[in-house]
Amino acid sequence: MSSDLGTGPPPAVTHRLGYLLKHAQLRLAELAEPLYAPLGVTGRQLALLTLFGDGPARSQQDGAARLGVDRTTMVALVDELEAKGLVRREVAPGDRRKRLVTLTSEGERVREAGAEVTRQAEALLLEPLSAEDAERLRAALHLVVRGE
Amino acid sequence: MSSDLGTGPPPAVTHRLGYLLKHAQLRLAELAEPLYAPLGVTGRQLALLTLFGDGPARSQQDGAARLGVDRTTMVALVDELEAKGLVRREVAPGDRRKRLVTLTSEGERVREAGAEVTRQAEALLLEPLSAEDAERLRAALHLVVRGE
DNA sequence: ACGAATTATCAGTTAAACTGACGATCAGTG
DNA sequence: CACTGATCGTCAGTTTAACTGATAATTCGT
Repeated sequence: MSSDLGTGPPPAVTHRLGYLLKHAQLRLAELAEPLYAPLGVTGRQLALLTLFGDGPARSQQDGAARLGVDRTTMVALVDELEAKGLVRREVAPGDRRKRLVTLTSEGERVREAGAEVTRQAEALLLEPLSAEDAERLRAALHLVVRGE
Repeated sequence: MSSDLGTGPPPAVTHRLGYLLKHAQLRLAELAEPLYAPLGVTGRQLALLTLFGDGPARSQQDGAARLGVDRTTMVALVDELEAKGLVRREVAPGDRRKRLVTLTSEGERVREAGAEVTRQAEALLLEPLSAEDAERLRAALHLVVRGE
């Protein structure tokens, strides 16, 4: 398909990092969402479960900062998960302004199932790469994101 | 050396590929947009200029498919660039349904300036990586996006 | 010549995120 | 203590981006 469209020397849009990152993300979403659907959650909701289910309980704003979303957006996201019975809001002991978000047992179950499914989707995306190239890709992205 | 970032106990959100891709893209946008601003275009508009300025003239729908945007969205995007005097719509010879999008001389000038700026922004993002790791990252993303 | 498919376009809808404001709570000052 | 300023969560309203469905013009197949 379109192996020779007369596209000669210039690298074109498809070599820009912005394009590659966007489309890699798009492709991952296409692979993962169908697998998340049976669990009754979206990829983003699962990301929240992963965030709040990992380590000590976090406040909403702490979670928002780590995920890179607005604090007002976080309210809506937690609302969704709370309506599904996957998380609980609890007043933080020691600071009653904060609401710690903790997983219900059902939320924990979905989080674990989701983690496995995420692993599968990532494996599908990384299929064209060797195991070590895949790991290099992950490590490189990690460094780039942290700006180190 | 990146020490040990592969097999920690809790994978956490920050090790998911979706998170890494999203935030890498976010960081690139933060680096690039300020550099694009003096040119009077956004990153996406510059992507259009790169697309339509490369190779033979393309129709809007062909461009939309390559860029992964909806065809109705493409109408609005081309409208913006046409209003700025950077591109022209021309009825395609041989198929009067199609509108070929071609760059004006001003559009060509912006495209070239933007290409240089894009190179700078990417260099900033990839700064934490060695030259060969950066090239490996780009190659890996390319393979993954094409699903090959 | 006629029906089906394609291209660009537009209007209306939907979804997502942001802005600004508010009440509740905490920390520090005098 | 009282007062001030800052933080956290929340809500209402706005903006922005993209999608859905419909339409006119054009091309293609038969």
